[in-house]
Amino acid sequence: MKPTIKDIAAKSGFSIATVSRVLGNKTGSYSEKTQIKILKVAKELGYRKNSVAVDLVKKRSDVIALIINATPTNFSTQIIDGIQQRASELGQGVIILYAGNRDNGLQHKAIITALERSVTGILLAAIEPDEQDLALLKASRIPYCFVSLYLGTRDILAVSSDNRDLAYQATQYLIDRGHTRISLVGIDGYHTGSQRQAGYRDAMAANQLTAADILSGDYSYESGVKLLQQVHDQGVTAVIAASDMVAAGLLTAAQQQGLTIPRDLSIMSIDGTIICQITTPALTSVTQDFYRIGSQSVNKVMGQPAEDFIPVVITERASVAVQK
Amino acid sequence: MKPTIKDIAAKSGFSIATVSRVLGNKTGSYSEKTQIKILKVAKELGYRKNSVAVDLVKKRSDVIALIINATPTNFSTQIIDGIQQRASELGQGVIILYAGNRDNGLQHKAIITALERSVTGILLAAIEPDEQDLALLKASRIPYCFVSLYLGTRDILAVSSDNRDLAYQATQYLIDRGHTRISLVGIDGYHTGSQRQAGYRDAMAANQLTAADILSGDYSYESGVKLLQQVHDQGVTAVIAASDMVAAGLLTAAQQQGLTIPRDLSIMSIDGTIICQITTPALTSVTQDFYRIGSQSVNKVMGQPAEDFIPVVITERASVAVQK
DNA sequence: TACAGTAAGGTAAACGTTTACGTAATCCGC
DNA sequence: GCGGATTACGTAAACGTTTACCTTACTGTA
Repeated sequence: MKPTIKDIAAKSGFSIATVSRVLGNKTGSYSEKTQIKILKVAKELGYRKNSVAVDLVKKRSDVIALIINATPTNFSTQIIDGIQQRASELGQGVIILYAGNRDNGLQHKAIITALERSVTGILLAAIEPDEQDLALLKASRIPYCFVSLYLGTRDILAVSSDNRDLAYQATQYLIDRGHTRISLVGIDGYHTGSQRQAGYRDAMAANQLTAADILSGDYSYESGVKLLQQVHDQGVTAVIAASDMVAAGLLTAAQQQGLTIPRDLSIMSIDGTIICQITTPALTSVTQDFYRIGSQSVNKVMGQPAEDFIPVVITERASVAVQK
Repeated sequence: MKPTIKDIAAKSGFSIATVSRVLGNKTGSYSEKTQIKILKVAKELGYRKNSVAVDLVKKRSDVIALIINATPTNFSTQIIDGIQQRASELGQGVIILYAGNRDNGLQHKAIITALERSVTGILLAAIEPDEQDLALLKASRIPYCFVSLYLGTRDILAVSSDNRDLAYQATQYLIDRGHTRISLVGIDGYHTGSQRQAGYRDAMAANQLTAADILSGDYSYESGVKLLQQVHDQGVTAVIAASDMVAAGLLTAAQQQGLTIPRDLSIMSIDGTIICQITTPALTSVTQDFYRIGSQSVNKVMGQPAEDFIPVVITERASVAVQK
């Protein structure tokens, strides 16, 4: 049987209250001798506190739940790093709940799990909530914040890049380099997706250019591979990929078709993870600051001042050519 | 205030015992009318069970803790998928605890967190435990299993590829294609690393070839980039990379030096994740079955029959040339 | 001497469940 | 119409902590 404070109390001759106090460092209500003795007994017994009991009586967990989906995207580690770092500065642990791959059932289950565990806050990374999810979250009294997803209203806590601006910048970057036929590829119609679509369309319109049809996909490598043909058919000279993975898919598919990047097609990627360095040529990207997105979202959920939108930056590599 | 079963009991006119029974589906000890009424009241009140209290009285969690480190490697999603899937089949939830990047402090903290939460089992993915970690784990009464890491003894539960065999196969594959000067790059001296070193050396010896010096690193992209020069200096014709990331680093560094892969240098990678498809040329790899490693480790920790070593497979892509 | 104040520690309630045990009512067979 | 099962519930203890509230003994001060 795992030893409890009761065992320590019995063996040390003090009451459980005193034991609890020294173990919890509630200084000022016990003598040094007592402290030493109790600590010694605790160590002898191999005592380890039962957090479950603590949480029950304290009615909270000092734990932030991070719900994350499994889209084989690769920025999650950076987000997690940021969250972990900031959380631990604020004395919070982090547990990660996995919501499968755009699986509404698992998503819902993950939220319920978090709710049932009376965590301090819930972070939802790259999760598109459905009505039910939102209702659940709202009904609970615990704070939640979307990470890397902006639902279009300030009423719901969120930290992300400004996706409209991000796509606008990407588009403008290509236009500035002489491209006029540009398409946007591998994107969906949910919040992030439609915000980026808007940015792309606005930038095209602002330059008196006509936007191409959006080629929709799911941000994955496979999407990129599959959509290359359609990109080719559109006859564009440059493409904005919805993610590094899409960009990588486009790139390999293009090379298999005998195209030379960027001579035959310029590719601008969105994300700027390490994937961009791995490909040949390296991918020019609009780079998001995922670490900061993560750390700021912890601030948000803990009620501290935090930024809503984290600036992006364009990282020039080798996948965009100047169009004459 | 969050409603409790006490509130439901009061409002429905039954005792908390009965409420608990219908909510817990302990069939056979209440009438259908009772069930309907209680369920209705519960819904009205927006009742949600407090798992913390449940865990306390039941003295267990129905949760498996997965401790994972943040090495920016990319196979973790596959492992997590396998774990999640199998765990949910066995009625277990999964919480992921993040152990930083080879950070012994965080690692230790993560283990303690798991221990304090009376989880059903602990899975340690790609974690090299130190003495303290091991002592902690052993002292607890809860089962643990290393994932994708074999500590060299059957006394400690583990599921992984057979790393010696894996490296042997990789080496033999290159030898079979005419390479005689081969080196092993980006690897460390811990368990996985030294097992692979042994496999490499054994294969070389078995073919009367002399092994090159091992070029050590930490499985990262940066390691690969940094070590390319030394590979070049060794004058080998083929190289085995410790991971896909190392392979990718070697590849881009080589291309920057003006080398053509695989004409000037053959690269054999270890892991076989999607990274191998993204690079140009695509990387030939010995591919691990991470999903299966994950799911089998759940079996292990749940006391079910499970495999110790999951077979690997060689996936031919385009980064290895035949040496005449 | 008396009294307030303080240091050190004990008592017991509370957190929200589950479940062993008890009990009253109903049912069944004969 | 009696005894034993069974059904449908209630009572209360237990899980391992924290903490509000007491108690006791001592210290210092007037």
